[in-house]
Amino acid sequence: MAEGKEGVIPEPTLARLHRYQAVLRRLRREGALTVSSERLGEEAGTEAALVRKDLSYLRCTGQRGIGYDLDTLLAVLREALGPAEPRPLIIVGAGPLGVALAGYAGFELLGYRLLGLFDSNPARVGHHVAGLVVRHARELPETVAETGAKLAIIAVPAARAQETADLCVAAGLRGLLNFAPCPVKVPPGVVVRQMDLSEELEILNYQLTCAAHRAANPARGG
Amino acid sequence: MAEGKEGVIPEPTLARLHRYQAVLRRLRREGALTVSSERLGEEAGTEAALVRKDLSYLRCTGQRGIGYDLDTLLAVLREALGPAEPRPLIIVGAGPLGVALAGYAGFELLGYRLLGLFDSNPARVGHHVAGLVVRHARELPETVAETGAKLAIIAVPAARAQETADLCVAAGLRGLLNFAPCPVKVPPGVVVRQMDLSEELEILNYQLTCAAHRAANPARGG
DNA sequence: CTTTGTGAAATTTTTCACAGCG
DNA sequence: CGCTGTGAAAAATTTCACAAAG
Repeated sequence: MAEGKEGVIPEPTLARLHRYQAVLRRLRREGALTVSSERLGEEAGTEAALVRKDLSYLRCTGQRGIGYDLDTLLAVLREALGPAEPRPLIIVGAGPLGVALAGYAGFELLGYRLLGLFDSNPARVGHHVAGLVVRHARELPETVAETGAKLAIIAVPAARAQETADLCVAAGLRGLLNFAPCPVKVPPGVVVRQMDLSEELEILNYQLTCAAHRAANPARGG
Repeated sequence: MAEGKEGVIPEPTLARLHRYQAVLRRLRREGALTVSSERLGEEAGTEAALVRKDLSYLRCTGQRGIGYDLDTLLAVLREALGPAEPRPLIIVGAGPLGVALAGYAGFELLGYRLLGLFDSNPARVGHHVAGLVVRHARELPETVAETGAKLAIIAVPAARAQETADLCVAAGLRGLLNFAPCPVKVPPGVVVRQMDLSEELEILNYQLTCAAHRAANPARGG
């Protein structure tokens, strides 16, 4: 019944597309040339019909009776999920978490280029991390302007999260991945995604509690 | 129309409840004694009606004309989102990310107690991290049995993710927070949540692209 | 015979709107 | 009045089911 926007991909679909991408890469390494929606669904933990529905948003080019050409599908996904050229990425916060993330082995493979590691603590400025030198946070606007970076990872303590977000926005960054355990507010046009350990742990815990509960009690009406 | 299970909280609601909790803590520090659903919604980035709907799952006790008592609400949330006693938590992988996560300042506050840091690399075993000694992964089952731990964070490279997950499951762990950049498969009854940097970055990027696209093109019918 | 692609149904989640309490 | 609490409507998402294609 959604007759409005035809070029829009629902967010849950989007999240799955990334999982498909990961699965497809692995399958390709394993020598596969094609995949069926059923196989892809099984590997990605979802159902065949949903896979097809998801892929239908991409005007994808499967072959009936055979499945999807793996490389074609990967190409389509790559195009849909973002341009192929490395996207500049910045990390703000050179504490343990920031440093660990800077060493994350996946960025290059995923099409990101980690451009800088910033911190407002002078004691940390100048340290060498993952082939980069930690720079002072005040240099952030300059770097953003020079490189056209749009994405940053916030890896600072909760107490500094909001000011860091403000700094990023002022510097011209437009997408923030916030690892601080508290939400931050940003003006319209800026997007934040919360990587909240606590939230994930709680959901995990809840799901476990639910499962255990369901195993113990047969039902529970209000 | 969902007349089936009455004691079940939808997952999106659950995720928001955690945000509410964070907001409420901040508001309390700021001296507030009560909140209205509208205020809470504004702070948490959602709408008043949805806040009330969410809270209605908890049989919460707001006062009409006034709002919700902040401390009462926090108590209700704490009870709903998990028992008050510290839940044991284990980290598998003592590389940079595992170490950083071990130093994460929020676990205690959130009701978790980090019990152990494990690694299968002998070179890392014995190192002191965040007040803990890194132990060999083979000791994992023992620790799980002794402490009744159910939750673990997987912080290993992608290539080791699946075997690590298998190890955790075999050891008796039931909820896994996977930081490795690839999904893992687990048997039924075990819950995994993917903390996928790449996925989040891609979604962020997509949202930005969308926003930019929408600003440029007015519409795009099929 | 297998598998895609897709309307339509079913389900889930959000928004609306308002009765009812303080 | 202001604000909660909650059915009912609306919207979004997933599942179903099947025609069409190789």
